[in-house]
Parts: sequence; C-alpha cells; structure tokens
Amino acid sequence: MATQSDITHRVVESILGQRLAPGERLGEQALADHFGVSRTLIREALMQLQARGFVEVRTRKGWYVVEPSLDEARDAFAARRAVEGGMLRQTEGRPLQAVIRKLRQHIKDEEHALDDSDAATRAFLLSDFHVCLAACLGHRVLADILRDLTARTTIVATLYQSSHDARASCADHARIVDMLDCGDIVGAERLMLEHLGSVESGLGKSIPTQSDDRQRLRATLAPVSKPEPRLASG
Amino acid sequence: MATQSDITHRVVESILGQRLAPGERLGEQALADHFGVSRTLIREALMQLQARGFVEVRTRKGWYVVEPSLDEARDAFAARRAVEGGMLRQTEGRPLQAVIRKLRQHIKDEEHALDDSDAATRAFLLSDFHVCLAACLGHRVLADILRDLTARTTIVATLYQSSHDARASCADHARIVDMLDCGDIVGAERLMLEHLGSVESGLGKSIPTQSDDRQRLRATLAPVSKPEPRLASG
DNA sequence: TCTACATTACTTGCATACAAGCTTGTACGT
DNA sequence: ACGTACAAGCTTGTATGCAAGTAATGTAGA
Repeated sequence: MATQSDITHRVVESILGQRLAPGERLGEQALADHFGVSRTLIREALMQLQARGFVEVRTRKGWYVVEPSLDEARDAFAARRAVEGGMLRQTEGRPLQAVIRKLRQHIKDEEHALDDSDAATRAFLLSDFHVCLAACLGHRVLADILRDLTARTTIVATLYQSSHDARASCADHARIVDMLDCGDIVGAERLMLEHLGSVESGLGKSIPTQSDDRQRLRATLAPVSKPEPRLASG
Repeated sequence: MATQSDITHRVVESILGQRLAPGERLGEQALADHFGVSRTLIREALMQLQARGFVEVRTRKGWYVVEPSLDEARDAFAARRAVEGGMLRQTEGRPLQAVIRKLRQHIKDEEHALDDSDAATRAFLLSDFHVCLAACLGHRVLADILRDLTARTTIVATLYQSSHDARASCADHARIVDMLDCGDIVGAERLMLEHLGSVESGLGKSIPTQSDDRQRLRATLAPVSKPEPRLASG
C-alpha cells in the first residue's frame, strides 16, 4: 500500500532518472492499479505534481509529463543560473569545510555510478549534486526549489536529447568543489554558470515535432532509419 | 461554481493580502460550502497548496496555514535574497527600458494604494512588485517561484508582526528601479538585498504564542486593547 | 469538587459510484 | 467508394458514502 508521498516521490525519481519521458501518458487507473490504491489517491498525488510543474492534465484525455518548449527550456536554465549563482554568492565568508567534505563524497558516488550503475542512477546523482549543494549550505527552501528545477531541466534534456556527457558534468562538479575549497566563491559561481551553460548548450540540436503523440507515432513508424543500437525483444 | 484554480488563487491571494493568518484552520467542509463544491475539489486544491508549501495537514485534525519557525522564516528570506539577487545579476547587459516603464507603473499603483486602498491590496501589491520584476525580465519560472516565496515571507511577516512599513517598502522599490534606470545593475542588486534585509530585520520582535488556536482566541477575546480602527459589523 | 471514563459530535482518509466527454469502430446513406 | 451519423468503450471530473480517529462533553464515582 502506498501513500501520496510514495507516489510523488516515485514519479519525481523516475523523472530525475530519465525513466519517465516527457509527453508520456499517466493514466489514473493504470497508476492506481500499479500502486494498489484508488484513483483518489493517485489524483491527489498528480495534483501535487501538477502544482510543481511536472505533469499537466488535458481534460478528459489524460495526464502527461510536461513537454517544455524550447523557450520554456531556456527559461528553466535561466532560472537555475539565477538561483544557483545567487546562492553561491550568498555564501561569501561562511565556513565551508563540512560542506566540501559532503560534496566530495557525493562526487565520489557520481564517479562510482559512472562505471557501475545504470543510467537512471547516474542521471539522478548528477541532478542531486545541485540539490545537495543547496542542502549542505543549509538552504532548505532552495533545496526544494532546486529539486523541482533540476527535474525540469532533466525533462528538457530528455526531450531535446542533450548531448552533454555525464563524465563532463561530474568533472564540472569536481572543479566547482575544488574552487570552493580554495575559498574562491566568485570563481565557483563562474564555474557553475559555465557548467549550466554547457549543459544547456547541448540542447536544441533536435527539435521535437508538434504534438508528442505525433512525435511518438513518427518515431515508432520510422524503424528503418532509426539509429538505435539494438532491440532487446519484439 | 468554482474550479480548483479559483480556489487556489483565492487562497494565495488571501495569504498575500494578509487576510489568511498563519495557523488558521481551513476546514474542508467549510471551504466546500463557501465555494459551493464538494470536498473532493477542495481537497485537490489543498493538495496543490500543500505542494507549494502554504498549508499543511494534521491527520484527522484539519488543514492549517503553515506557521514557519524563526529558522524557517530566515531560510525563506535567504532564499529570496539568493533568487532575487541572482536574477538581477543575470540581467547584466540587457535592455531594460520597457521593464522600467512597467515597474514605474507598478510603483505608482503601490503609491495609490498607500492612500486609498485597504491593507490587503497594499500588502498584495508590495509582494507583487517582486513577482512583477521577474515577469518583466521574462523569467516565467522565477516569477512562479517568487510568487510562492513572497507568499511565504508574507506569512512570516504576519506571524512575527513585521514592523516594516509599507511606505518604506514602496520607497525601496522606487530606489531599486531608479538604480536600474541608471544602468547600475550591481547597485540595484545591492539595494534589493538591503531591502529584503530590512524587511527581515523587522522580524523576531514578538514571538507568537504556543498554539495558534489559543492565540486566535486570545485576540478575539481582547477587543478592548485591539488597535483596529473600527469594526464594520458585529 | 475533582477525576476517570464513556459517549457523542465532528473531521479527515479513502474508496466507490455516477456523470460528462473524447476516441474509436461500425453501419448506413449517398 | 466515400463521407457522415451513431453507438460503444474508455478516461477523466465530481460527488457521495463510509471508515477511522480526535476532541469535547456529559456523567458517575470518590
């Protein structure tokens, strides 16, 4: 038996792990069956996710993971630059030893995941670094905000097939922490902005077609030229 | 007949207008009766408001407007400093004429409200300035975030009876826009941080009593010393 | 008079039932 | 053969009903 918290957590985790694709349909009954609860609970969870900007409802048609436009995608990155840049700048003159220790541990986890873990874990950890940074700095509200913002940019990255490499992101993170360790806050802020910029610049290479349904359909109906490595079954 | 949007909007507006006090109880049936809908819709709206951090539910007891602790209050202000400071800094080198024109109009509205309008409108406009700033700069996501953040600090201000004057805030806003007009972004950022700091510094003078119910009761039962100008009825 | 306990009223938690609408499939008319 | 009208099934939207728990009240006993 699952609670609303379980449901919302699982959905957010799936988004952060890039297992839930933008435009994907979330049927109430299907979710209810999956979690073993009634549609009421599912609905309440979806409402919360809607308020956080993860899903949207098309009346009498269904719930869908949001599909940000290119403008909205850029807006989300701009928001992250403002928030994360501003946050770093506000830390000027604070003791950071404990923070740095925790962040180094997080980066170690990222590196391990690069070799060992699945793509979902990798994507999750890379996003979680930014949340963790806020949390380590004692910013609870900003941590919550960044969880939602990174999820949004993760959706964007999934949608526009960001070309940015996981290893590059991890290396960026390490450099940021190094800079913090030097006590160079402004430098760390600069690196953070560059990091976000490079992730964003991987976007826009492939623009999705109008409606997701159409896009989905088109992708499904073009199996010949599709560059997928191999198909497990079917 | 009201939709969820109506309900959430009205609640948020009431919070921004300081008509809904922190700790205030929101009975599902009472809201349902008020809006002329069933508890289901009310519940869904409350779930959204919960996800946005405005209300919390105590199981089998009721829904309440959140009552941030002093720590949470400071955290909210810290978040606003990071977000609004970072946002301003990101505007470096952008044309601001149209933005400044809109903000000047907004400040005019604030000044009018200082003389003519009720306290709710005043409080709403003062908060809305910050949302408007984000929106004028083209930051939709940040505007949404700031709407929630300003609401949270408004709750805080209500709870801790911030001593900061509406006129002072309005003057601060005007100075910030003037600084933007000079093209001095960094100066505007500094003024913004000072503004937020002075609002925050009005806090903590009076610590609220234990339970809000008792506090509310006490306020209700002390009509003699209550400094309200007049009572419309009852 | 004070305390312990049962009862009662009230509130949320969750599921189910029904209404409204969209999509799809089919048959009929042209 | 083609287009339209109609009907069936599935999905969301909303209300209602019942279960579970809390707080308050009244009552009996010391």
